[in-house]
Amino acid sequence: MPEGHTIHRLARDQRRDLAGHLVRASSPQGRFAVGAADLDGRVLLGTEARGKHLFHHYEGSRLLYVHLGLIGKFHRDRLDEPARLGEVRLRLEGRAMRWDLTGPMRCDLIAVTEYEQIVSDLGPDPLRRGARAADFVTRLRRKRAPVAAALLDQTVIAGIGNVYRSELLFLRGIHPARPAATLDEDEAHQLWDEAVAQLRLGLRLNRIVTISAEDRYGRAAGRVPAGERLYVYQRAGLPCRRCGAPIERAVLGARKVWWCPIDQPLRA
DNA sequence: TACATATGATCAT
DNA sequence: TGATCCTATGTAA
Repeated sequence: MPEGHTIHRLARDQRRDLAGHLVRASSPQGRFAVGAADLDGRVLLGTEARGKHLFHHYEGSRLLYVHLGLIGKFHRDRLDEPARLGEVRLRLEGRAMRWDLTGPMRCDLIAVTEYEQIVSDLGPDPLRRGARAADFVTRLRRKRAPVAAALLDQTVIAGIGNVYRSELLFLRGIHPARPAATLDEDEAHQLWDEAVAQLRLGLRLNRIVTISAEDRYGRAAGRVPAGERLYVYQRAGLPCRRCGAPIERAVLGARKVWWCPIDQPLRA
């Protein structure tokens, strides 16, 4: 479930579990055997999330880079629980917890130059302190592409994925096919503010819940049942939770996008 | 058992 | 735009 909130949550949780101590590293599946052997026995100094990119800084200037991609996943278990079966590319064990990584798009030791390149290619990250809304507004409004495609462009905003792009556009009442350049400054700023609020909530809950307080009938956000957490994502043909109109679906930016035809009119 | 699908991104055409 | 990579899961056959 990797959008930006997931990666920031992983950075935080792994820092708490593993940082400041010697870490045992291995690659049960074998495809990261050399890198894991290099890391094994080193102290984790810190972790860092940048959009969907995760970094671990180890002593000896070792830099671990993980990008989960579509299907990558970290599994967290206690050391006294049995190790999970499956294709574990990287296993990290601290004093009490074990983190198993499966299916990542990238899992590599990288040079600082590559790290700097990755970071400098990213747009502002709404979960990062000091990220500038104005930076996002400028980058977004330069794009001629549909706003739904621009939101998946990590050089425009770092950390948005296919769920949040549909949900954010619904929340701001913006039709996904509108060219990004047609958004006025207020609309773009509000889209940024919505992204900050929603990703912060997702980080806290460790899951995506965009439905507003008034639409969840007093239930706490963390208690919203699965299937009632989102407004439009994967709800094609189902009634809009606000107005009842059937949710529509199309492919934009090579991915499916969902929207409400009434609450997100095409006109500006 | 096979296939489709998935919250991602890159590369070839 | 389509093929490709990584893995797990749910549904169909």
